[in-house]
Amino acid sequence: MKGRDAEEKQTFIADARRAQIFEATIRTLDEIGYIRASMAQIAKRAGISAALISYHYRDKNDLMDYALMKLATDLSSSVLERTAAASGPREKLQAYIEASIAYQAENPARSTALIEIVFHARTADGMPYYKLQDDEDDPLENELRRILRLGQEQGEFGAFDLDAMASAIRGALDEYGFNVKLKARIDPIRFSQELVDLFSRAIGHR
Amino acid sequence: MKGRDAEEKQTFIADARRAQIFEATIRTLDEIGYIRASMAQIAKRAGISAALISYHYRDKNDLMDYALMKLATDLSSSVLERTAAASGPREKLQAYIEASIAYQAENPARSTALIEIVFHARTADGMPYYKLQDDEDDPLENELRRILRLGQEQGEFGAFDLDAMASAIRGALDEYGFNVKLKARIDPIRFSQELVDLFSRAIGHR
DNA sequence: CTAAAATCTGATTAATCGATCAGAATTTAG
DNA sequence: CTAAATTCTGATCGATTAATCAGATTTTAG
Repeated sequence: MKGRDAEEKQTFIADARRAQIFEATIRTLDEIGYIRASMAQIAKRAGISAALISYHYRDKNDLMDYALMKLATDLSSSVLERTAAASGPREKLQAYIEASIAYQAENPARSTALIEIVFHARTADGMPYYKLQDDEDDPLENELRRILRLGQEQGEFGAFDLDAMASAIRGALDEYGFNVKLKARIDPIRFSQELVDLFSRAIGHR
Repeated sequence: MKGRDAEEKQTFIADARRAQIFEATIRTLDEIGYIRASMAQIAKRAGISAALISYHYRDKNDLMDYALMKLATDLSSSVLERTAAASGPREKLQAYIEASIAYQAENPARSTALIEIVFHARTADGMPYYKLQDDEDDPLENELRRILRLGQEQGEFGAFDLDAMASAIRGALDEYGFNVKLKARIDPIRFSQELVDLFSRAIGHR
């Protein structure tokens, strides 16, 4: 009960219930947003009583933290798998861009839920997650910087500022998650192709 | 009273009070975020009673809509002024990037407040502002597209997809507002210089 | 100066929130 | 089969919210 630590053994029922509550949380965040995502709304979508959520999660923060961690981990795994399968720096960067956009296109509800949590949830002392800089171990950010650094060291990429290039790429990728009009104008495959071409020129050394 | 339409004449007191409430709203959003920004919190920072806000604004939505419009208008004016002062497409793009980053650096509280409203406020039927595509007349978006189109028509820029390039630039600029770690690593002047160089290569036709 | 209009406050209302609790229902263990 | 442990619900609690209202105060107009 109230499980949250990874090492705690869970029963089958508790595991299934927690997963069901997680899915209902994603759906609720996608449909009505963080502010209106009350325990009652999540419980309604899960088909259970609101009190049961409090039984399986310590409190609402615990639930949202778990959801954020799971969403971020799944996204990272999907992208990192595909970059690992590519060989050179340029191919890895292409895989990184394509996988990031593809994940957003294939999991719109999860992408929206992730945005909702990141921009709404705050630490106990009021610091918003989107302003948090403790993500020194954000795997996605680290992998992008690693690829860019590798490409420069191998002489495959030209000269550019790593911080600026990394944030420009991240910003462009995230933009596809926010901008509905953009999604309507360009399908994900073409958009990722355009980004690959665009940043290929920005990186230099054809 | 309850004024919101532009054509309504306001008394000096009402105008000053509305401005004072607007400033308190910005400060509240910056300090504690949208979710905790209750009427009582805003009133406390303005040094007035909470009921007085309801007297000068129809409801909380009216207040937030007004704040969003004013913040967006001020930002647009600042950027558009500096792009208008530049001559060619390449110079206009540079001015656009520099002005966007400079505004964020010079008005951190306003930038944060703008983000808070855009990612929290929703229309009556629940559509979040950040997903809204009715900004067909977003002056900043339009100006950027106009510059890029002009540069291509004049042969000053190379071949690229306008939608992808515009959103990549917008994403990179917005990233500086979100990413605290980025702000700590690069000062705004150097970051805008790097972005100018970076996108200059992406656009082509040195 | 005086009456009307505008401005402002404290109190109050109804709704919604997260969380807790006692106890019912179900599952597990021996 | 039986007792213990787990799972689950409905009721309820105190806190917080946006909004309203009567009436006090201040400003404006003549």
